Amino acid sequence: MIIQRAVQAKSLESENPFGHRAGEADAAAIDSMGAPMTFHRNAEIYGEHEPAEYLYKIVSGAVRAYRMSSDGRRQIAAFYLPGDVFGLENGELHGFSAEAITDSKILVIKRSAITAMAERDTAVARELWAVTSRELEQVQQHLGVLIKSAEERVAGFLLRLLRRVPGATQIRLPMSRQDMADYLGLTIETVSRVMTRLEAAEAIALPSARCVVLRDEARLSRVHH
Amino acid sequence: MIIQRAVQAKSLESENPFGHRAGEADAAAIDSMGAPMTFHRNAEIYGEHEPAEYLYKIVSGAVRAYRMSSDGRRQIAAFYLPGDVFGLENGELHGFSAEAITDSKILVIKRSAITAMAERDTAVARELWAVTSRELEQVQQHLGVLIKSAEERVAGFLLRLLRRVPGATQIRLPMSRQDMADYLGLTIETVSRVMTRLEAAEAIALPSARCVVLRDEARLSRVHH
DNA sequence: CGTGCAGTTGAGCAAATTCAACGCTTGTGG
DNA sequence: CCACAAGCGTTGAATTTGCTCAACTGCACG
Repeated sequence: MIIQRAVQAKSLESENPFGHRAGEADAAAIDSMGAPMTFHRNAEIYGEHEPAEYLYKIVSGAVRAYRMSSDGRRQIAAFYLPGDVFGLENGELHGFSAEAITDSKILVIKRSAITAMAERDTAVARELWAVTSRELEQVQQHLGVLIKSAEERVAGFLLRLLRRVPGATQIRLPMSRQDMADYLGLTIETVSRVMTRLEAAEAIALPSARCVVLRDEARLSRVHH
Repeated sequence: MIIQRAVQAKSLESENPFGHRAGEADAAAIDSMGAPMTFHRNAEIYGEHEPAEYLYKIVSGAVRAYRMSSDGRRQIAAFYLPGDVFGLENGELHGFSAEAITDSKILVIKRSAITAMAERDTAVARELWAVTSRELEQVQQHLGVLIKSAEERVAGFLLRLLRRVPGATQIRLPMSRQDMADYLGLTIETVSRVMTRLEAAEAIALPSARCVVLRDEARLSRVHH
């Protein structure tokens, strides 16, 4: 367990630029049954191999799901943003650890309550299936990015983030360069270099390290190939 | 549509070393309702963006699911082996193309029939969810492999294949080096070099290109890290 | 006996990593 | 208020890794 303090993260939360995931039916059962909880920056939400007793839905903030390999490298499998549901496993145990990236407000629901409902209400069952299915789609997108060059990975990552908020022209990255690197299978140095290169190419602007302004979507897409 | 001939693939099918996926409840509804069909080597089963009307379960043979990027590179997202179910999408369209790698016998079921059943029978609904959930798990495993070095990718790939048949000491690879490369995000040359290196290190033996004998699992795991 | 396909091997090159130094910002303690 | 340490990000130089291009092998088929 990590001891954390709510230092300078408060402003980040309220400025969070990510909207509710678009184009999907709302998870009504989860919304109505969830108990809101607050997790501070870097707080562990659950650990790998722990029993998967709860389901989570982000109201505000951001979460990373990751796994450590034996030699100490970290693989971030997914970032979750407001509207996303996570923590749903097929087995009884979590396959990943989850941590809050910034101070986050998260709905927490007992898994057994949801699965019990799903046995009687086919709408809830469909909802559960849709959550897993959407997550599968996300991970497959991620796969597509990982086989490419460093520039394509970073460009693809930024585009996917930007497209979560239709029409958005800038985003505040909740995650560090190290988080991005562990997600993209690169080093922090490479991520940093590519970001500066993208700025030099006038595809994006970087008023600060955590703030990305989209300057030329077509050019960013072209880098992404 | 590709015109294909059943050339020298007949022997491969009967020798297929992969068993039914272990540790999972059998997909009874799919098994009983499926119509068996034969797909020849390199035959397209469905194409990207086509309506997802059917669900598939492999009886014998092997299938690749892939996507082409705009510059002509191919990303293989998954290999399916006997016992695997594929073709289930959340949207109305397929996100990938699927082709038979070798001549394959495959059960084909109307998606609408299954989803209709799921509305009344919660066991079928759970089964559908389990299929998606298992696929998610597979893709997450794949993710873990893609962030690593070439040696780790190939070693991890071989280990995952070998572990599908508990206690198996050798496998006949249904896929070409190009398929492996497109799955692992490497070039054929690199795959080939790593295989020879693993043989030189006495982790595996290669009586022929498509036949891999496990000689030292511990050593192969160590390469995998 | 040649042709074609799949796989291997080698040499040179490009890309990403490693190691190291440096800059900026923020918080802490004198 | 200033000095300084810590965390995060950037930049540079050397090294390693995997890719590209090319030749070559083995095998199946006609």
